[in-house]
Amino acid sequence: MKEKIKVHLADDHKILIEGIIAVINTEENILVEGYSLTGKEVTEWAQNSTADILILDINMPELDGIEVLKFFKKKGIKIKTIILSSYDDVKLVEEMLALGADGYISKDSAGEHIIDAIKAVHSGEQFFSNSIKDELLKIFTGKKVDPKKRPESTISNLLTAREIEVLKLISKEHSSPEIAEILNISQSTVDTYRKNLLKKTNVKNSVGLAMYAVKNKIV
Amino acid sequence: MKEKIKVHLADDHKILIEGIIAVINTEENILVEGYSLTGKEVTEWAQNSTADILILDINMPELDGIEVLKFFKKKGIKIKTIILSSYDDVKLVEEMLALGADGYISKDSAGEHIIDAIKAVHSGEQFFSNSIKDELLKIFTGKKVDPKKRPESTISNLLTAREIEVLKLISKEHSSPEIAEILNISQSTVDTYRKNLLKKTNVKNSVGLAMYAVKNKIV
DNA sequence: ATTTAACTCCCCATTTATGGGGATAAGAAA
DNA sequence: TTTCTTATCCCCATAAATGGGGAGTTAAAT
Repeated sequence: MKEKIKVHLADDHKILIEGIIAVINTEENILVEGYSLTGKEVTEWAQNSTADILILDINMPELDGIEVLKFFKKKGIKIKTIILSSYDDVKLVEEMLALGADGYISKDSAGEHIIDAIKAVHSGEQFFSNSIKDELLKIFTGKKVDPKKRPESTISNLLTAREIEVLKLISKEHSSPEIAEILNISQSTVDTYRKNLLKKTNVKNSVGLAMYAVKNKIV
Repeated sequence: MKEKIKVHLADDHKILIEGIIAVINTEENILVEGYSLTGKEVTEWAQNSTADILILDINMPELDGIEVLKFFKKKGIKIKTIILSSYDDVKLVEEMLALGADGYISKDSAGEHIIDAIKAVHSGEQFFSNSIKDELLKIFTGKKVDPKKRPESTISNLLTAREIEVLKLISKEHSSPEIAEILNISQSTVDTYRKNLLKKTNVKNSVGLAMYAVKNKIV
């Protein structure tokens, strides 16, 4: 009998955690070594971990999955990571891969897929949900993206701190004059930020900015 | 030994379903009779069900939890229902209760809470997560709402079909001229809808409308 | 038959937002 | 040191959104 694969879970929903543990426990060769309920817990745990694989939810309050991966990269922490996501967002997949994730499974998939993913990633392969593969296929056949020169685009290195502040206020239904007063800057400046935000996020108008903020969990 | 409590699950995430099954299986007196992965499946199942309790996710594509409950009400189907939600939105709780839900638990809570909730609801009580109770307390102490005359305010009876169409297009970053062209009506008409939408939803601007649409799952 | 709700259109005026350009000071990075 | 980024501000012009008013048609409900 070989050593068991040691897995750590990170998700803010305890029910899901317990569920995954129950599912994984049906498999002899895999052991859930522990879990974290917030991004911060994950980073703390990671400093001193002996687990083989981390299963990481991207939707967590405060420090989300993206930030966690960025933290790993910065600190040079190397843990094989499988992303667990509730929606199949290809942009996210690309971002995750750029940040060093080894697999990406959707919460829609059956529990056995988690086990397959763990085994695959543990043996050095990458693993993706079928739904993700389909989405990727669409992109790569339609767009012909060169994966080597795919730009590393994270929200927080795309937008500056000030831009994010403005974006938040826009999403709270504030007008430019209002934002100017709140931030104690001139309206011209706010307008400049609006222009930059529109360019950087590639949306058409304020509504698009608000939606962008929602998608990227800025609000 | 008494009869087991028969439970049906409804959630679009299979992993969560399997997890809850695993958790519930630790309890002798409760049996998961089956599950549904979409709102439509739930309504079909409900027509011919012998289950005691339905555990219903509100976040489902197409037909969501709210719509499912509305369907039950319309058809006179009486199934004890526990709402399973990923965020503690009090407005939703109120709406759910008005629609006849018997319990409301957050996915943040531990698995044992599901079991507690099932037992409580089965014996005729209502059950709420602590986080929800806290939120409710805030509302009721701050606002002094009379639960009897709480108006039944559902989006779909607040906004007209045409207004919802316009709202959707606004949320997709379309301008009034564009919407006018898409719907084949004059821009004046679109502007009228915008005004009515702002009044009815009580938000400040288009961003507010988009956020309203997100919150109410119109987009 | 009369009321009501939904959908449609228009006028007016003001405020915001968008889009182009340029510019400066502070600080970090190369 | 020089370059780049960030944050700040301005001018100009046009497009879009907001806020007030009124008004006609159709279809459903009372």
